[in-house]
Amino acid sequence: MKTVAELTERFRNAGLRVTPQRQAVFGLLQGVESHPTVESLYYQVVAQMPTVSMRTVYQTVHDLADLGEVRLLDVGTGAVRVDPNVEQDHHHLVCSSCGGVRDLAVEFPGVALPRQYRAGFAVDAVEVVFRGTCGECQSAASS
Amino acid sequence: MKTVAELTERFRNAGLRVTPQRQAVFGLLQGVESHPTVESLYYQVVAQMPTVSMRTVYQTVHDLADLGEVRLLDVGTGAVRVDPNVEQDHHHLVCSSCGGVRDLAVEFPGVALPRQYRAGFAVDAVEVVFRGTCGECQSAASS
DNA sequence: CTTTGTGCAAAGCCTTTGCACTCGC
DNA sequence: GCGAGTGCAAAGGCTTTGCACAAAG
Repeated sequence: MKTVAELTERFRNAGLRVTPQRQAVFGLLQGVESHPTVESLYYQVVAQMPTVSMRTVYQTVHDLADLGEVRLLDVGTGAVRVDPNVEQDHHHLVCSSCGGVRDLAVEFPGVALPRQYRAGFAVDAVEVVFRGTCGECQSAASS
Repeated sequence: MKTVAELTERFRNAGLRVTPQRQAVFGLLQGVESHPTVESLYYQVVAQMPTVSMRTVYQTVHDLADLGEVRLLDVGTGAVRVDPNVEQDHHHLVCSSCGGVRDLAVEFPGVALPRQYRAGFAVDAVEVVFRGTCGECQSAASS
């Protein structure tokens, strides 16, 4: 994830304006290892700036996604998640029990669209999702 | 996909009741190659039985999923899709432009959770999603 | 007869949007 | 100043749920 200053410049260069609200969102995404939902981001921003609205968070997040600075994940858990880790190719572990999402910093070189399909489909991205039960939920279930 | 008769028996054995409404849904899933949304299933059922409600379709679909007779896919296109093809291991091509979903009848043997992660996560299923633009949308965009 | 399924409608959840005001540039 | 960003609130899309009635086993 880029620094707040870098993102500020990136936004300016793209003709977007930078406001304290947006910088607050930038700051929250610094060094984050998890995949916060928009809602959880919102609550964190509100803690700093009580009047921020959902709309601002959604718009900032989508602007970030348009610039390619974050990925927006929808792994079927209801809410969209913001994945700040775009530099590194990675996939995801999704816990069906608690809905948590963890990164899997592994590449799968064998995963590519077979030649016979390539004419009919232009691939932009490949996502691999492992669904199952995370360690915590396993312990919770067995106890 | 099993036949209507087979599904009927499967439901009975599971202690579920079988009604004409449910059989209508079973019938629609026979030999379907696409991944209908619940909504589209609903409209098809209504064409046969005008008084059927959404609730019935949702419940039937979820019962089918609980029995493992269909897969419920959420590929981030808004609506849940019913995938009747559970016998064959396959993955999906999702068009970002039209939202369409197509099967990819290919296995990726290299896709498995690396050993060091297995202790902390019990995998139930692996999904590979290719996102991009389908042939029709490519032609439509270039014309 | 008992228990599950059905229909209707309303509520729920998350996301998007219209509008007027604010403020970055 | 101009135009994008913001806040509020309301609407939108899809899914779930409560309740009373109907029907399967």
